[in-house]
Amino acid sequence: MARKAAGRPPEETLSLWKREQALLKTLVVDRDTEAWQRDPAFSGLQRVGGVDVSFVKGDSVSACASLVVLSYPELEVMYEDCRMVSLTAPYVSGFLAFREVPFLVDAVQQLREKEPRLMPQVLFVDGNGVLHHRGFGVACHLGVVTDLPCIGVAKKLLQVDGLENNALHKEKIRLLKAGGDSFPLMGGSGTVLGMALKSHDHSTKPLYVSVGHKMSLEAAVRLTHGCCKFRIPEPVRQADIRSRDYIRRTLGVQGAPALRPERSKKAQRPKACPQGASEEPAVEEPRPTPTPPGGLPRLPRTPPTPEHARRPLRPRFLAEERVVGRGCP
DNA sequence: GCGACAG
DNA sequence: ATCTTGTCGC
Repeated sequence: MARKAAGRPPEETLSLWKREQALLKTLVVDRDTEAWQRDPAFSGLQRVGGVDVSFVKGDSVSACASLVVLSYPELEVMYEDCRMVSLTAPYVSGFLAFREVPFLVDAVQQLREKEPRLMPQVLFVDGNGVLHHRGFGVACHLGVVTDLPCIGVAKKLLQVDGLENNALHKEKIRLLKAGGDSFPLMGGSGTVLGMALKSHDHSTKPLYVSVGHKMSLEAAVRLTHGCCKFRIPEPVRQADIRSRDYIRRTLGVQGAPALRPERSKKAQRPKACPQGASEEPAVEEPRPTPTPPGGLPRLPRTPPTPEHARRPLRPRFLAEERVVGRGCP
């Protein structure tokens, strides 16, 4: 059953959390520590990981924590771990790690024990690294605790240390031309806290990349771009997709009508471009798996990380993360 | 009261 | 974070 959201923690708790962040922050390494990070083609990099936590709709406690490992540079999923968890801490901006990190560490630890050869060489984290109120976001936290290189990838600018999503910022975004273009995010102290990155040619909204651990910002940005089929880097995107699918197959579609009326599917032809030369993401599209006629299979409640989470689902919108800008001149 | 607010 | 999926513009 859906549990209620925990309120904001007392100031005393937040003080303890701040102290822990300050302590762990001294352990962050914000430069390249691995040979592949300095290689122009990332030679030697074979496995990239992504983590995510997805939530059950009307429930601020139940969630699915996922860890995926993809091959590099192919970006094919080699490993997937999804499990239902009960979150204890509420979401408080600046303290995301205290809500999510314990379960992600568990997942890494599981991998370490069961399939150590699949351990990713770098982890993409949904959220910020040093671009943070106190310079220690969730990507730093997970990095220090697991000792893995980590990259923080946020979808929105955390307006901190003088950074603002204002007209100037938006203009800089507008000036980004091609995928891979970026500009620095300079904090009030004169430090570069991260980079706004146009993750592919047709992306309107940038990614906000910052150092998590054991990696330079330059390498982090370059690798992030190298892992983007769509706006969101594939490791995080796959972790997100798979954890959400896991929830849907475990709990069913929340709030959907018992019987969804059949909608007409004819005349749903994707609009072809008059000139035929339609634009595709820099990398070829992943193929959607066909929908099984029966709909979504159900799983028993909270099975411990089984292989079940690989069944085909209803096709997703391939355009979901793509900017629907000018496809046809 | 007002604005901010990663996920 | 979560809901939902047609539709508008190039």
